[in-house]
Amino acid sequence: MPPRTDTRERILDAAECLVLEGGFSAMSIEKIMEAVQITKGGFFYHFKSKDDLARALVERYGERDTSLVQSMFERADTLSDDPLERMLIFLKLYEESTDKLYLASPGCLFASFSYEIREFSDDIGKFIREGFLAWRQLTLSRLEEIARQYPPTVETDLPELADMFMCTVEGGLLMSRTLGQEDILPRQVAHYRRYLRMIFRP
Amino acid sequence: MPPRTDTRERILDAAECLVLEGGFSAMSIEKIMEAVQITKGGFFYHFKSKDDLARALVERYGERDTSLVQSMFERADTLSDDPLERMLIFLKLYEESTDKLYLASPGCLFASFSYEIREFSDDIGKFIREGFLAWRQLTLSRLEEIARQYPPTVETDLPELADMFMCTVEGGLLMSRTLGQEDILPRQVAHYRRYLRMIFRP
DNA sequence: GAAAGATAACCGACCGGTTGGTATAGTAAT
DNA sequence: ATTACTATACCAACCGGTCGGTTATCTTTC
Repeated sequence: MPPRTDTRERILDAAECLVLEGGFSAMSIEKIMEAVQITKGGFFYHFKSKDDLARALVERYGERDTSLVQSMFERADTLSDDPLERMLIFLKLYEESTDKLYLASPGCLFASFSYEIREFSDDIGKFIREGFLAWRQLTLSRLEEIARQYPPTVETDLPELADMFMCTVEGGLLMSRTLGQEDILPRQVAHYRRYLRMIFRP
Repeated sequence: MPPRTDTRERILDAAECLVLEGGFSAMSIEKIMEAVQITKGGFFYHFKSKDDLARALVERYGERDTSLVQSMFERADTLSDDPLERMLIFLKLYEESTDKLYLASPGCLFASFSYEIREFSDDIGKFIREGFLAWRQLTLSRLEEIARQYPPTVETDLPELADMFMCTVEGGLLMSRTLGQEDILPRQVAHYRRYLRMIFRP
């Protein structure tokens, strides 16, 4: 059998899936070996430890997630010039994408890791925190742009509103996962969208 | 030394704390033994397996949580006759209580278990799901009462609005935990409160 | 009221299995 | 020669769980 070149990625795929299913601690290296059909030597050729795998996992997830959100923001930007309209379009795109997103990975790796945070070295926790903060900042700068053009009538804390998007997505994902109702997340995003519209365009 | 009668509770306390810190899988019985200052025999006298402990843990958490929410609803009911006002008062009470709640246990045990759901026997997963559904129903019946008196101008799906409270709390808890900013959860509850007011009393 | 028995609460050595991780020799393609 | 593994053997640490005792306290019997 010729050696493949995508083994590292396949390990990460299987690991991500296993983490989302039962958590990081429950994911043994043997389960990965079985899923990817490699031996122990093969695994440790690519990752020097389980902690190393965890780091690679969050890094890949972080990159993919931000690039997805980024590209959706850019797509929304091509569809309107108005900052509020752009945000509303983005949220609509996000809402629609959650269907496929959910099937691909029904859960957030960052959230999953957050609940086992004591298991990892500090730098992984730091990476996750920074990932969330970057997400928050991305939303916040959009909201600030909106607020300049549409000053809200009621006093509104914009960072809180940025947090609200993260909370909506994370909360929605958890409830979708736990209750097995995949439409919860998109419906909650729709409510966030409506809330924004009510605030900025009463 | 006389045998104590509260060991079972002390085990549950320590276990709950450990689960919220690093997840259930990462919580070994030896860690509990150390925290409670008992031996292995002592632990297995009270719980016949780790799975048995998990069951006891979610049951106790479920009871405490629903009784807390229930009592807060009842307290709100004594402060107003208007169904909308009652809900808004309840949310204010909930918002204020999260300070102490957070210090006592910075996280939701149900959420933590949800991310490791494959680790447990099915009945535990079922119990968690039913717990969430009961919570949803509790909120929903209140919202229905409000909607009868204050028909919303924009068409609003009430079950979704009930889900939104759960999502807000769970999302807020996760973000509070992960970012180490305990005010995120109460601020998000306040936004949910404002959204409800905007919907039912424009 | 003292001895005997029952019981609840707990101790700690031990067991088999699993875990993350290492070592080493070999292979097949580039 | 380097890369990308396979195959097998192995290790120490840790894991959940068992089991035969032990201790303190309450209860019953004489």
